[in-house]
Amino acid sequence: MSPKQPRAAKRASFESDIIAVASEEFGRRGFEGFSLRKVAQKMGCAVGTLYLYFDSKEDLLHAVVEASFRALLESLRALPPANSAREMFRNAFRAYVEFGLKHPHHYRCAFAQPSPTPSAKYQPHAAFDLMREKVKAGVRAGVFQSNDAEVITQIIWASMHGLTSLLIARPEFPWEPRNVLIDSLSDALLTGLFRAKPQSH
Amino acid sequence: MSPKQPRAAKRASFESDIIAVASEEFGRRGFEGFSLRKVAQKMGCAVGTLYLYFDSKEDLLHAVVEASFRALLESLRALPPANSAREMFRNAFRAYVEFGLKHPHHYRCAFAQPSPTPSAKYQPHAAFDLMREKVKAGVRAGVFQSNDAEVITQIIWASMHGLTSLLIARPEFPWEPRNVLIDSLSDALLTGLFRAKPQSH
Amino acid sequence: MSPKQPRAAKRASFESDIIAVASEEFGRRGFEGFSLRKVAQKMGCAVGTLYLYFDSKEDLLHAVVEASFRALLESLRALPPANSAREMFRNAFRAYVEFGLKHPHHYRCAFAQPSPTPSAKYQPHAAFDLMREKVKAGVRAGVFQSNDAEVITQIIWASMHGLTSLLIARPEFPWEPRNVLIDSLSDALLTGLFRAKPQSH
Amino acid sequence: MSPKQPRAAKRASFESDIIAVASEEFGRRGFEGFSLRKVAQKMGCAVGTLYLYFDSKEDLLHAVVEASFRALLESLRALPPANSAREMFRNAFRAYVEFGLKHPHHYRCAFAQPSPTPSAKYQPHAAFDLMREKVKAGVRAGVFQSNDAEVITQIIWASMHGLTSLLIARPEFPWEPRNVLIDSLSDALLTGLFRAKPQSH
DNA sequence: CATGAATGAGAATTCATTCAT
DNA sequence: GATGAATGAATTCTCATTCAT
Repeated sequence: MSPKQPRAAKRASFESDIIAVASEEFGRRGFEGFSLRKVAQKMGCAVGTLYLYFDSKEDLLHAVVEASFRALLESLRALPPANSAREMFRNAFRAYVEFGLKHPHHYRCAFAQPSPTPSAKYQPHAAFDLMREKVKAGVRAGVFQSNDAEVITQIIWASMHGLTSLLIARPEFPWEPRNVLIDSLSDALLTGLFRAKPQSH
Repeated sequence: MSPKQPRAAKRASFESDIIAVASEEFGRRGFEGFSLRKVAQKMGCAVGTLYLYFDSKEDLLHAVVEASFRALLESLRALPPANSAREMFRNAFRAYVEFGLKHPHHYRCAFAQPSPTPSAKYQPHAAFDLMREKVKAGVRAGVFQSNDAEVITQIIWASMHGLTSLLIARPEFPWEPRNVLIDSLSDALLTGLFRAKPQSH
Repeated sequence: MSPKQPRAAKRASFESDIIAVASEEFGRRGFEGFSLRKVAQKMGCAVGTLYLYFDSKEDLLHAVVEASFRALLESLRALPPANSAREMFRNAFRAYVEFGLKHPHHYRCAFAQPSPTPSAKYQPHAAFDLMREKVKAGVRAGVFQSNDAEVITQIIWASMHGLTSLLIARPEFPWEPRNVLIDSLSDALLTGLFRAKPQSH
Repeated sequence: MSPKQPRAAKRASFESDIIAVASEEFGRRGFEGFSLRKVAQKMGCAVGTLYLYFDSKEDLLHAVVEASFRALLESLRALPPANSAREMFRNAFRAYVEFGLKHPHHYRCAFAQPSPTPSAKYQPHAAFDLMREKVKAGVRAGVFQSNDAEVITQIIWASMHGLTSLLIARPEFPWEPRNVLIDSLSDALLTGLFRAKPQSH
């Protein structure tokens, strides 16, 4: 008589199902085409049921964005150790872009601006923090020309995001090969940020 | 007795009024809050009247965004002459980002995912082309380490776009001062791309 | 405390209420005057509510016309038994025409030119099939000069339809009394179709 | 300086152009899809211009119907002389149906009911009168069993109309060959209406 | 005579949200 | 916990008609 899944787990599972479906819908159709009705339909449940899990449409979109960011964070955490700081950043850069290209819906969701009234909820906390820690370590190790870890982190992030989102948003554009773009951009940026190698002389 | 404004001029003036009002509406409310009703109301005319000037909502939006990007192109063209290639690129970089921050919704719209009706795809082609010409000139002048103008253009574009769209998408994030970010990113990137200054000594 | 009407019954009842109201509206105003708004208003419900029962205006109209033709079929089926084949056909003929005159808009709609969306094509198939069965029985009984049941059915149908639709389309024309027309036409046609009575003498 | 066409002729020509276009539109799109805007567009003139020729949409539709009927009348007038009354009616019957099939748009227009408020304007005066004259001649010649020319005319008309409009309205129906239907129906009907041939004995 | 601008009403449809059951 | 019925507002868009030019 006792349920296989305890009640809380069942609830959580259903909730994450909703988020997954909504994520797909939102990433695919964009802001305009997203509607609770369609989510409910894909979930095979009544529209009202969604309100048992989320207070409003906006609330659900919050959750979608957060979930997408968590996924991004995990993919950054999984990076293998590297031999040098430079290599490590190059790997992270590549991992970031490739995550976005592999999960364009999630990526789009993560950086969509769900509410016209900007709320402070969606800070890319953990993922950004992870990058900052890496940068700070680099600063401590003296590999960067600048000491301002925050600035360095933000501009690296901006570059990664720029390439990723452009490739996603304009799939039909005659891009140069992705690998070339990723490497060229990360190389140029890191070269510009890193202290020049001591010229052997 | 003859009309002050000839008919065509009056029409053109009204049309650009609509675009201006729509632009403001779209800039204020963004994609989802934008409706022909509100535009008509602000114009003080009937909704149907808008259809005398634009075939559809999408059509009007297209005109709005196009007008914005004409403005970007002009602001890129109007850049004051620079003393060096490096300075020129830095100025362009800054102008680009600042344009995006001044018209966040338009910028976002231009890079939004293509709508189901593919007609409404806004391509900042002209601006990209302008950048490429500048890069090509730089390549000819031998300022870049690489000769591949296309790759260089694309990664510069990606960086500009990345910083712009991040700042737009996450206005509440504790960003470092914009000027710092713009300068740091463009400097680092250009340093990485440019041929190292011949150490004369 | 339990509801008088179970949910399904209530739903079905409401649905058939809608059809009834829509039917009246359509019957009164015809094709062009028919609008969901008016139906909702007469129903005392919101327009959107209609969409809980029918997918679209067309869908509702389809149901309306279908219901009418079910009624035609039933009235053809409910014809009292006749003493002779000839009388039976005359009764059917009359029932058909009178049905059309009682529901002129529905009848017209059923034979209106197919709408751009081909889904909404109303075919009085069943009634036609019923007629064909009767003709076939007549052929087997040897009452017709010809053996071609299909041809006979089609020309009987054409005659019934012709009188019906003309009377509907030109209500202001100085027609002879309906009964006279119905009887005269069916008599002449059946006389022409039936095998001449063996002159016994 | 003097116009090739006198003013009145030019006006009449333009008017009949409008009617032709409207006829085509109305016959093709049916009642729902017909709009003055589309007519004006096909005419290459402004919508307002139509109002210089017709007081209203309804007015134009009146003219369309009348014109269609005139065309029908002319085709009936052009019938070659026949050897017998029976043959003459058979020819007329066939001519009528074939006119409808050759000009389905016109035919549909002629029998469409343009206004929900039935007006007495659309009586198929001339064409119907022509048929009645033929019937009257037949009555005088004693070929019909009945003397009531009006009734005879009306039921012949109904039959012709029925076959014609059914074939037009249901082109996809598996009809027997048209010729067979036309001949069978007219034969049966005329047989029923005509006085039996004096049996030679 | 003809235009094109303008209107206001009305159309179908979708949506987020609420609530009794 | 879940449903499905219901709402009311909002959306885009079309149309017949009028009128100054």
